[in-house]
Amino acid sequence: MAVAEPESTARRRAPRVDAIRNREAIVEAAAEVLAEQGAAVDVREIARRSGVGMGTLYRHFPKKDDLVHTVLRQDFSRWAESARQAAIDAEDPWAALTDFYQQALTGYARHRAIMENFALTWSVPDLEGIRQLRLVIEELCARAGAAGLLRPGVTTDDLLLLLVSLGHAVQITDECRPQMWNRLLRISLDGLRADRREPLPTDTAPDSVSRSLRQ
Amino acid sequence: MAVAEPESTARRRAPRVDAIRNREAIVEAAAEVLAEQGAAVDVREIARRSGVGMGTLYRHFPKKDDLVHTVLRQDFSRWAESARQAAIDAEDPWAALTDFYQQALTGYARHRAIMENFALTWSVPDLEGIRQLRLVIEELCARAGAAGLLRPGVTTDDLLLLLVSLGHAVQITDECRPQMWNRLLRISLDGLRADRREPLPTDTAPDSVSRSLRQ
Amino acid sequence: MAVAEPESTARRRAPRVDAIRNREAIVEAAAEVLAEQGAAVDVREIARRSGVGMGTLYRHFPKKDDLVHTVLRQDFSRWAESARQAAIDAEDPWAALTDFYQQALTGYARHRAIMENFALTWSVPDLEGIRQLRLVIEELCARAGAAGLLRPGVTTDDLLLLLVSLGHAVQITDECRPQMWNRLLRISLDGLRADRREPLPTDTAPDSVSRSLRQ
Amino acid sequence: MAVAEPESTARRRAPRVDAIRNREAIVEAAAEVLAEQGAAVDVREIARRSGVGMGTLYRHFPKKDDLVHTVLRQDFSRWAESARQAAIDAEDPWAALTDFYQQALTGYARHRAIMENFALTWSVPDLEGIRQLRLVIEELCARAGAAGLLRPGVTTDDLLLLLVSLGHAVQITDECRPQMWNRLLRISLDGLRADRREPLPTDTAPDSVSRSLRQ
DNA sequence: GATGAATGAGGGTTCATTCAT
DNA sequence: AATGAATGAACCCTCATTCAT
Repeated sequence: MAVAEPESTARRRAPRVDAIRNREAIVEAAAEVLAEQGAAVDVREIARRSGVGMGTLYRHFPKKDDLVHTVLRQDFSRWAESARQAAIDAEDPWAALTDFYQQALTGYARHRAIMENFALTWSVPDLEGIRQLRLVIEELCARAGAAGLLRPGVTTDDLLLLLVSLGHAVQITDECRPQMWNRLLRISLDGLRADRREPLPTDTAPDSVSRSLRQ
Repeated sequence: MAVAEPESTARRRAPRVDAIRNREAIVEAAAEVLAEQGAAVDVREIARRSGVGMGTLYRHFPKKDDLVHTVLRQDFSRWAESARQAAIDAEDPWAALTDFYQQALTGYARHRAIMENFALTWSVPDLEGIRQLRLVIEELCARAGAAGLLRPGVTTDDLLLLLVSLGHAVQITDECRPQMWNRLLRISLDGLRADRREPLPTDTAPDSVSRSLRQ
Repeated sequence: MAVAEPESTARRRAPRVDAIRNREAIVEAAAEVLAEQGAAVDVREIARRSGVGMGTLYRHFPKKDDLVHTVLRQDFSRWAESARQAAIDAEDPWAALTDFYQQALTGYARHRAIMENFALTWSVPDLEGIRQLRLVIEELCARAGAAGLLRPGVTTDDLLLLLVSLGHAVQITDECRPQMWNRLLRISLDGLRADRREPLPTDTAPDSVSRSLRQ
Repeated sequence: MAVAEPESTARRRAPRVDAIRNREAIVEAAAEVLAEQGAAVDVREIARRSGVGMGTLYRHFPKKDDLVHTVLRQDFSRWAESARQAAIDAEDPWAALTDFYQQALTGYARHRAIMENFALTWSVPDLEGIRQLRLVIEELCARAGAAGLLRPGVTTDDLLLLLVSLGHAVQITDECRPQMWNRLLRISLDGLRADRREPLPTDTAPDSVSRSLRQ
């Protein structure tokens, strides 16, 4: 079983070369289309772009959802990884945070299906692949907090929601007004800095928040 | 039918009373449904709720889009007005700004079709009814700027984009985590205050922004 | 409410004339097709034969199953009624039984969907419309039993199963060998007569039955 | 490849061992699946259970029908043989008949594809493998007839149709009401006995039969 | 003018059969 | 020869829009 079997292995792999290529073509085409048009695309469009028949597509992904989830998991992962890398490369905790957002918003925020799905984070329990991204943010939050750079009271959830929120801003402006969202990012990050600002209230009761909003 | 109708004007008014009533019923029902479910709703659902037949609906609004736009114009107007009122009632320019956002995000941010449409502000030229909202923001921006409360360089577009961005946050969190968005609002508004913060760069070139992001 | 409203009634009925005609055309075409080809038919075929579009068909019957069940209910009813009538018209209890089978097997046994569905009587609890047929048989069974004509021990279930069984025989032979099934019917009915034959065992244990089979 | 192969015959035999094994595996798996689910099964299911690829399956049986027919021929044969054996083992001609039905209905009547196909006996000319079964019945018919035990006028076709008919009864009841069909068998066989009953009419004209049905 | 029935172009999915490896 | 991936026609169903009454 554990013995190498050059021939049988080759025999089994041979047909798969094409299959793998097709599967990849499908996922790639799907990622493209999903990024452009969101999850509502016609499956036939994906098949067309990937150059395979419907049957092939459905052989690899028995339900449209399977394909969509596969793409989302992959793209969320890549997204999380690229953003995480940007954070790691940064010199200090604050730069890590800013670079994280910068990268996260530059790379994938125009991916429609990603954003559609991301938006469900709060209403659907265990969403595809968001965990990874959340972990990255958690770490950033901890690091910046420990360094005393982050405004007290700011939570991972706040940072996550800020990401979704800005991601949406990117999505709707980047095509016509590239980088316009960067100004919003700047503003928000400034609001997040510790400085001499008072901490955010721990609760979110309308009264306390709205009172404090006016300072 | 073939009879002469001297008082045609008077005669025509009578049926119009019904027509107007119908039109209003349609718009009202549509507003309700569009708020709940977004623009993807089945036209039948609108007809059902308004109590008119499909034919009537399509007589008043030859395309689904016509109805949607009509509703959006109306609801954007109401939205703008309610937010504007909150701003007017405020004591000072900064309170006007915060109250504006508070009201704007409380009142209509859960209106799905509004938000869907609002998102198109930057990619579609002259969107239904957004103008009014923009005017309100423009005024707020001017007032707060004149009072030296607003961070220099902040534009109406920034405030508008912030509104869309936070509106999205409201939409995706308010049901499961009510008021969570209020924290994000607080953060963003803090980032907008003049204080001792340096002005936002006037351009949005990636370099200058990203350089300045790290301060 | 209970007041007659000639005008409004007419107004409301007017459009329905066509709808009813269509609905009937659909049901009629469906009955025809289902009789010919069974429940596996393409919905498009039914739409085509009834001369309506897919949408119309689905307006009247939101699921294919709804249409199928409607047809089955109707045809089972008609079947039960025609067979029951034949039984009523008969002179004596035994003639009632024979005429019932004669009519039942002549009228609907070639209806493929009916037979497909009928076959499910024992595996599916409360099948469409079979109840009526069962009631008729129950009555026949009681009458013939009371008259001492029916072999003791014969149950309604026996008679029902005989009907399904012979119905199948009709279905598979009537086209090529019309009336061949009639011989089988004769044989079975003779086996059901009281005469001087011993009663059927009440249980169905293989042993007792198979022992008695050899007498 | 281009090398001469003098012992081509010998060389060809080697691979055939596998081929034969495969063919057998396919037929066996097909028989199993066809018995369980009828001829409508997905070909993939057969390939899966037989452990061969689709290509292999289709090499041996170019059309699904080819495989189905092969299986049916085989299973009809086995069926005929098992029933024939039961008949042979019986002591007297009548026991032979009853044991034949008992065995035939016990052994294969739950084989869905067999029954589906059996049903076509009368509408399709020279059906797979039914001949053998027919021969068995012919013999039984002759033997019982010669012994004066079979009601005069009963034909091989009658007995065959009775078998299909009861086979159907078995199929639809045996799972939920095991042996219920045995009662029907008893009834039918009683109807077949000579006793002092009048002969079956030789023709099947509705009139003569239905007249005689009421006696 | 109002009504709601009719239309039919898609959208997701399955499966007998073919074909490259 | 064997493998199993690829194909695409056909299936059930939805919904924006039109049309007869």
